[in-house]
Amino acid sequence: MAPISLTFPDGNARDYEAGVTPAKVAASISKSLSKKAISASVDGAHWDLQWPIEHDAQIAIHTMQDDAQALELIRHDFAHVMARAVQEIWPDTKVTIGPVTEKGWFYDFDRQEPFTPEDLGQIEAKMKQIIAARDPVRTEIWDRDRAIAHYQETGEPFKVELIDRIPEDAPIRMYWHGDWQDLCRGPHLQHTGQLPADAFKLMGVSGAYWFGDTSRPMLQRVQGVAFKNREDLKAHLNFLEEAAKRDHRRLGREMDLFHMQEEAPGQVFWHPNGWTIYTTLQDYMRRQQQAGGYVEVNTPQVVDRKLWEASGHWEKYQDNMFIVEVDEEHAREKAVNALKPMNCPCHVQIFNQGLKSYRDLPLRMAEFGSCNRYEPSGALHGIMRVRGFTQDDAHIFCEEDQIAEETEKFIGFLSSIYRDLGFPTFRIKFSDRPDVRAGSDEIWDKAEKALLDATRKITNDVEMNPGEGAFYGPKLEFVLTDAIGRDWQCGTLQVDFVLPERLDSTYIGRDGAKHRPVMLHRATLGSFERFIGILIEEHSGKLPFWIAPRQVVVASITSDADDYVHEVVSELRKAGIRAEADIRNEKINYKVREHSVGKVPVILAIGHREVEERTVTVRRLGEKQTQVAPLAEIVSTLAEEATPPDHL
RNA sequence: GCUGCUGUAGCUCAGAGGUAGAGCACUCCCUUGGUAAGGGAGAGGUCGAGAGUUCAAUUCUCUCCAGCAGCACCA
Repeated sequence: MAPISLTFPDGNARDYEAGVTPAKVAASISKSLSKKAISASVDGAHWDLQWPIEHDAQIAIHTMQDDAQALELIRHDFAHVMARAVQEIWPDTKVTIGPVTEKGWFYDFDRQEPFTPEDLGQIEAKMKQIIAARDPVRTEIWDRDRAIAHYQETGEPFKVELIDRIPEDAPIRMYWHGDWQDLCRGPHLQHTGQLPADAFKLMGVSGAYWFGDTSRPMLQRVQGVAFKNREDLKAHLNFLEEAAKRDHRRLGREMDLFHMQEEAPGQVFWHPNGWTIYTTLQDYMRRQQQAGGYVEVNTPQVVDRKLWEASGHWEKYQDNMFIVEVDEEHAREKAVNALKPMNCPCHVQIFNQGLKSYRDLPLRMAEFGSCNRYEPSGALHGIMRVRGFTQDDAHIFCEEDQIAEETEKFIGFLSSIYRDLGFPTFRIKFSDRPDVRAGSDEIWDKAEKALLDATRKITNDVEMNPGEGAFYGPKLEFVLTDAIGRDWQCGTLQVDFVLPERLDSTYIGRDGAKHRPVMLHRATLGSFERFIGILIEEHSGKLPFWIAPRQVVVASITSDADDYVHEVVSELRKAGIRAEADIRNEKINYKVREHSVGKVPVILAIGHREVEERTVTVRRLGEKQTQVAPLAEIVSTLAEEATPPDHL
């Protein structure tokens, strides 16, 4: 066989016979590398140590030192080892797929009886046995028909389906460790003993559909996390514990912000503290929108189904709307209304009142629009995904050639607001036409191009999200993450050529003829509910001073100070600061602890000294050190800190 | 909506086929205390709802409701 030349990362090249495997290459370098090797990169592709190399190439041998490859392999091999463990314990279990996830892996199984939480321990124990056995991993490329026949024989229908999904020109790779076999694209470790037996944990069982197909029976998903070593695993479990403390549902209770109850699932009972956050944000948004050239409107909650039929929402979203039926004694038929699930059709009604001229465009119509959607029960999540919510919604009616400018303007508008609220960076996703949609392909071509081009003028950092657009148009999503890293769409911008058509909106153009406006649907925060949830988690409840519901608690150390405490509170309130007195018969330690847990940013303690000197002792949240300040000084300092960012 | 798990005092949780317990919170009393829980006493529960099995159900079974995790959905 002709020799091939392999070039190493240090630039040196060596000749090998064609068909040499990275395992042999590693062995030719040193015995220890041969043992430590986990995989290779061949011309940039992640390569199994057993796969032959047929051409000249750049090669790198990976060990556990290479984080990216090591974690990928560890997690992938854990998926296989777990599947084997499950099939060894319950041989009637069918295997499906088991991919790597961000911190670990999952494997979906088909089995009659459900896995119980207790089963997880049994599976973990079996996995440790498999690792201890150090079974060598072996791989072969099989002929497609042989693989299908094999899986039909062994009774693994999902694997047969999987093979059908593999492209014609791709190899069908089979992998083994011990007697256990799986179809897999690889690469894998040398042997199961390379897995860190003390650095993984099974995290739970849940349901999952085969390739997301709800028409098929649900599979059982077992998920795990895995790392290179025990310390990393412990660090991750610790992170999860810390994240749980930042959960907005927990902080909402601890900070007395809101509650939810059975009688109104998915709806928020805002307590005084939470409502203060809400109105503070709303006031801020109102100022921003006025400055940004928006007009504010308000529209009805209960609207006849005729309007929803006209807009197209009835057909598509009827099942997700709260329907309100009213029996009118003398009416021919029952009036059927729906609580508005969004504001756009109502805004169009305002636009449609009176003739509009091109001079009125762009018309930016904003509403703090309260909407109700009958979200599926499984979708509800604290105040992040609810059935009753208020959007900072607006619709920009404009001409086609204004789309780009309005898009740029909005992204700038949103960026500045996110910065003010403590989110200097965020992700942008672009979603294009879904399978089920309104409007012609030509219109979609136009809308997608206009939106994407305008966005790209501002940033190239746009993730593509194919097929995920709204039914009437493409959309941008502005995404923030919660405490444990789950993504939430907050802001959005959607181009819509369809609704103005359906609801017959027109304006008189320069040419004196009627034209269709384009509608841009946009929300900055998204919904107040979701945004506040994210805000709480992002700050672990320690909200920026201007948003904090209780900014200052003035706490007495002795009851002799009560009068002065009230005076201090009153001075602070005059300066526009949200201050409360705490003159309860409790020790200062007790008060400090309670208000610290309640995330009050500033505690002013007052005892005999302060009364005599007309000072206060300032204790800021998270700081052990206190400082003494004259009353007048602290009032002006705090008043300045309480100023919203747009008033600076 | 689907799969699994959970539902006991305001909160966090323990408990058992014979109608319930702890800590914190709450109320009152003592204490006036200098920066993350001072001491004592008291009050507080149709054990998520309904049905069934049983002499007896909060405990076992079923149905429903709600919550949690994931999947699906997200105008």
